Amino acid sequence: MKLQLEIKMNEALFIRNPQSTELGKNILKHGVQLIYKAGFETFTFKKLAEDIGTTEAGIYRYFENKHKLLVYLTAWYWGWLEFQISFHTNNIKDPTVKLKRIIKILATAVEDNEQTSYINESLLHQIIIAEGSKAYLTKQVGEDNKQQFFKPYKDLCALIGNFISECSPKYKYPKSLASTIIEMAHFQNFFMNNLPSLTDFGKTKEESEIISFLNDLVFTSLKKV
Amino acid sequence: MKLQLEIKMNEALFIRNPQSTELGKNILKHGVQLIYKAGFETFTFKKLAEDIGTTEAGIYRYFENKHKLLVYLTAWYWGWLEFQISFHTNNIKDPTVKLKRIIKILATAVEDNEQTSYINESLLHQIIIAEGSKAYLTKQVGEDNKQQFFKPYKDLCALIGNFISECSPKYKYPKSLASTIIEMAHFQNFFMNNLPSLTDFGKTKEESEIISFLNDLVFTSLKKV
DNA sequence: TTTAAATGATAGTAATACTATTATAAATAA
DNA sequence: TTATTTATAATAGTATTACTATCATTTAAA
Repeated sequence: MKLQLEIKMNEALFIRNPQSTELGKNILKHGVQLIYKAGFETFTFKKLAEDIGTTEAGIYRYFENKHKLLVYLTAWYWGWLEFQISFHTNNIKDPTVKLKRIIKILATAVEDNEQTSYINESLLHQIIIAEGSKAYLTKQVGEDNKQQFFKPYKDLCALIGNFISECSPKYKYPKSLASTIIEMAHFQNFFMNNLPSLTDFGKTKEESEIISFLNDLVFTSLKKV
Repeated sequence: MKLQLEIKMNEALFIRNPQSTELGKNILKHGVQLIYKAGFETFTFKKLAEDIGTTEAGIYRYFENKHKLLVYLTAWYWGWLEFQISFHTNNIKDPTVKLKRIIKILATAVEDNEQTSYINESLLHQIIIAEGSKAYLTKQVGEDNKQQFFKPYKDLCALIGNFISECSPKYKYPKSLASTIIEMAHFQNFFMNNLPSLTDFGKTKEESEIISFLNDLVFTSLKKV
């Protein structure tokens, strides 16, 4: 059985639903590959069109511009990650164990799950690390937010915040701690690989150390150490 | 006495030293204003030239491109901030008190210090919050790093990391904790103002709450609470 | 089999991101 | 003071980016 996971996306993110056609899926697939390879700044729809073997105009039928595509991909990622988290923490009762598992998922490079979809989650994970914050660090963040483009991110943050509160009902900053560990799972990874002196993991470059750091950060904050 | 603070900048960041001429200073001054107002993506040298009353080509004589200008401004900011920190924590012996003071400086919107220089530090602080990470979240981060463009940031991080170690010699992640509080001082501010549900400060929008959060984060981690 | 939906092919425009050249004004050194 | 360097202004031009529009053709659904 080949189970195709289709994440329901905010309709305002695209002009034509890319998940519904061949070209659309190719845009997502090659889009991920090219953004990963070229970086978001030098990524253009023209290059993407060449990669796919279609025309620029063809891509514009799906996405208004490359910013929308990036927001789409990040939203997809956070939706997918929330699914991963629900799936892998489903049967866990103890909120401490649950939180630990979540931190591990957040900070672990995913292996690509070829059959899951046309999106290479492993590359997308790398894109989120290096480009993810560019989705909201813009002048249009207010409008984009009004259109609910960041809902998947906010939902995930709320979910983690709730587990934090379950762990330590008196802790005063569950949401900020949640957004901190989400962001730091990625930033510490980027720093470790690119600006290693900003971290304590420059020598080994081991994800497991980021996980230890985040666990320490969270569980001392929650006084559960 | 009018004391003009000139921060020594990495020569590879510019073509002609902007601090040495009138036009150069105008590029910095109006550059900060325009990036603040328009956002880095929509900011162009053409618009900047119009604002200043010079030509595009004139600006290119100082900076190779807008990315270099951004990196220049962020480097300037971190250099300036390290000076602020040294200045305001100079006579403090207790590393705990010192760290608290640093966190406050990191998370506090600076008032513009008109006489200090042609750069409006208050606007620049806002730019760093919204655009700062774009200076290193690029494909060229490795090369830029080789050219020492991020040295002021890394120096500041090392400085804070050292105070953390002074506070708690056994703590295992001083550098990562330092980069975490630097980044979070800015990200929590951005979230509070733009994506408030990612924080616990959405209601009040008070910087003081970010400071409390960061203090709690640091001093529980260092078990000094 | 008809019809609609999706794609391909081509063209064109405005803005961006530069580079080059030449003239002129202002500051500095001889 | 003149000579000369340095900074700036004025103008022009190119390649690429970021789109929009139109029409023909293929593919898929009714």
